[in-house]
Amino acid sequence: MTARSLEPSTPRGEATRQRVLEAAERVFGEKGYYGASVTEITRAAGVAQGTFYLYFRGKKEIFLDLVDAIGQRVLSSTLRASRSGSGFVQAQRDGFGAFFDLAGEYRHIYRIIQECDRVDPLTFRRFYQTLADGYAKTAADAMERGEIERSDPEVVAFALLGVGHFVAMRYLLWGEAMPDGAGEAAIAFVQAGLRPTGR
Amino acid sequence: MTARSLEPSTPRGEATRQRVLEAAERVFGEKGYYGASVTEITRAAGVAQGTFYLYFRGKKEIFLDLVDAIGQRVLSSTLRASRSGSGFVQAQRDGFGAFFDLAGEYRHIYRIIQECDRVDPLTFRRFYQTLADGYAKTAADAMERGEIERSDPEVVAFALLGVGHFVAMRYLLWGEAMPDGAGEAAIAFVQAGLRPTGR
Amino acid sequence: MTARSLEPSTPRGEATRQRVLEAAERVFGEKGYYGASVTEITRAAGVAQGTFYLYFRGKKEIFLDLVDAIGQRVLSSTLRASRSGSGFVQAQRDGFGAFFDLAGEYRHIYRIIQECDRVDPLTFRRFYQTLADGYAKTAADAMERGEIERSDPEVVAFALLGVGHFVAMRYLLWGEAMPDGAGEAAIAFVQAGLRPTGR
Amino acid sequence: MTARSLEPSTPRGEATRQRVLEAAERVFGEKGYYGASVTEITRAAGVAQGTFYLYFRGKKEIFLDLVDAIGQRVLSSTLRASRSGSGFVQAQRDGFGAFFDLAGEYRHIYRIIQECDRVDPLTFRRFYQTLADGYAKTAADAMERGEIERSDPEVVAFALLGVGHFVAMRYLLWGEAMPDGAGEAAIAFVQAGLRPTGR
DNA sequence: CATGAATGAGTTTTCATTCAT
DNA sequence: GATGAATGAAAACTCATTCAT
Repeated sequence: MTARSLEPSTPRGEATRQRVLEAAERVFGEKGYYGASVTEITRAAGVAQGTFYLYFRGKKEIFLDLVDAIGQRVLSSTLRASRSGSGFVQAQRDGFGAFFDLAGEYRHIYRIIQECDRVDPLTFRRFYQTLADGYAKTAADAMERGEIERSDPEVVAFALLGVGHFVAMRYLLWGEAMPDGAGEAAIAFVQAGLRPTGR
Repeated sequence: MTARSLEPSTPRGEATRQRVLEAAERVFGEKGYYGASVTEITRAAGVAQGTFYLYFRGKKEIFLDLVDAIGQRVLSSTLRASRSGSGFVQAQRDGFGAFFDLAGEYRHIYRIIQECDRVDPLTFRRFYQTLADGYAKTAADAMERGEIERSDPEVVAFALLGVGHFVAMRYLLWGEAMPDGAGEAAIAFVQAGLRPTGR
Repeated sequence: MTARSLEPSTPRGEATRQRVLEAAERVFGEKGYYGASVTEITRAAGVAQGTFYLYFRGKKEIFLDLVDAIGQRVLSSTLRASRSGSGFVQAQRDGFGAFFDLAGEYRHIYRIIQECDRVDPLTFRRFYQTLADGYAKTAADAMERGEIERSDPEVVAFALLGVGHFVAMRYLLWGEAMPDGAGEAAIAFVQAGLRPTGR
Repeated sequence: MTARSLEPSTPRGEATRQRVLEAAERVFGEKGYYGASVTEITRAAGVAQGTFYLYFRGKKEIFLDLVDAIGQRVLSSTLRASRSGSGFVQAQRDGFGAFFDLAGEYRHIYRIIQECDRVDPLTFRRFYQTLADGYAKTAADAMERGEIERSDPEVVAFALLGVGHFVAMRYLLWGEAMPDGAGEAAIAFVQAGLRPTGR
């Protein structure tokens, strides 16, 4: 939200800043926050040590900038997918698909997010709460329409996040890819969990 | 599995080792793996720096020892609760309850586990895979008996872990306690997800 | 003495140089030589980093320029005051008054001068020696005229500087202002020290 | 006053701490606070980088420890000398002599003290105020006894410090030694300043 | 004349680990 | 078994100065 990092005032500076940020994503993803050093990031970016501090106030700041950026990416990616219309259940299915795609492609973001809990708990919390708020809102609407079982929307939101997170962790992070049927099974699980009891 | 740490040979040594291990759990829980220093652990344990290396080969080792110990605790705690008999669904309900109790009591173990992914991914993975294997086994049996919907037992296991993890994180780690109904909503969600379609 | 800094060649340049110099006085006075950075000075002056090196060969140079400028100010200020005529003793009294006024108004110059001893001992020495030489000269004349006790004029000069410096430090730097009677007491002290024994 | 630095618990540690402290006095005296680096101090002490931080919390702390130690030395040295009895004036003469001796022997302490004003103004102030308080007390007594002119004792104390400081600076720091008669002239100056008007 | 991006050497400090006692 | 002094590599960060535009 708040502009955290230092702003360059020329295109050249902007480009350099971007190079550093991208290098940071690679290095943090590979070595983790504590395993990575600023020296390593600047080396990966091809700039001098001091250049880093022209654009970021420190190691922590660039990391949190990165987490925020990833948050944007995940949010827009799942939102776009689930905006396909045609009901919460279908939206959910599409959202999960988009999430699995994203997680498969950028495996490192997984660990970056987890580590954030230690680096700055508030940023970590904001990351998930923002996602959950979006889910909870649409879930509440769907409940209103009788489309899904009525219960606490926020619990539902976190439950959905949990399923997505853990299934992706198991198959995309530990495995090579999502095996046939696994994605479907996960989606079936949550859809059953959502489906109105029909009482 | 493998005896990782150095074995003391006298009762006095055994007691010292235990003191250090307990201090480590406190310090790691509070400051995290990277935030904690061996010096801090020894100070908290009331022993000298060098004493640490009499019982542990290093900082990493004591941390992983701790993770294993926590794994044992969680496993036996949920297993005991869910062995109440009377079907998978009821066992599931009891297991969730036990897990929420444990998580509420030892909030710090949450973060210890998360951080383990960076410290030693294999130990982290083993932690969850062991839990999941237990769940998957009982789930498979329940499917066999037609008690729950037939699908990939391992996916179901990870989905269950995910729901438990995320709901506990939201309400026990970020909040003060599990609000009324939240635990029930989570259990209802997974039970619906498990329940046979009744086709 | 020697033109130390780079000379601008246009009025615009002259104005910029002055802006930087004034900013330097403020920043050095507040943070000290080592606490201040060139970046800070340029920011305070509202110019770019590089502009600094258009007018000054480096950080050290601008600082020494400043010390010289201050030396001029103190010298002319006390000289003007003590040129009131009517004898060394009265001149002394007026000089002290002028010095206390100056020190009270520009407290920061005190510390700038002190720090100069580390930055460039020769400039520091020149600062005080120049002042002392002026005092010693007039003191010698007064001795010649029998107006004050005959002794080593340079010792007298440094003794006078010492009294002025330390009394001003105590009351103007550490206190809010010169308390009633303190200035008078200091002047009385030195005047007694100067007065001929009347043997 | 407050125990500032970390206390070793064995004689060996105590010895090392002392070695570092002595090295620091040499290095600070030569290069100044800002010119000296911790690395340089440890090298001069013949210990490893990390050893420094076993006994001192940082560069600033060891410096202030040093200033306090010097304060003790100056105080006890001048006090001892001036306790010779036989009146304030004679005590003053002896105190000056002791001070000149000390300043001549340890020229570097001069600059260490001056620099302290930037490093920690409060410690600097305490340094001189403590000295001045001692002087002011004995001066007040002497006034009581009619031995010296009645005036503000604190002003007298700072005036005396100023004379001592500046004369020592001129001849001991800038020159080779106190030239014949200079010390006497200074003492004569202050003694005249103190002597009762005999009205 | 003026800019501001870029540099890289140098600084303080931390900390896991070793070892003599 | 226990101690705690000692190590030294590595980290984050600063800053005077240069240079292309």
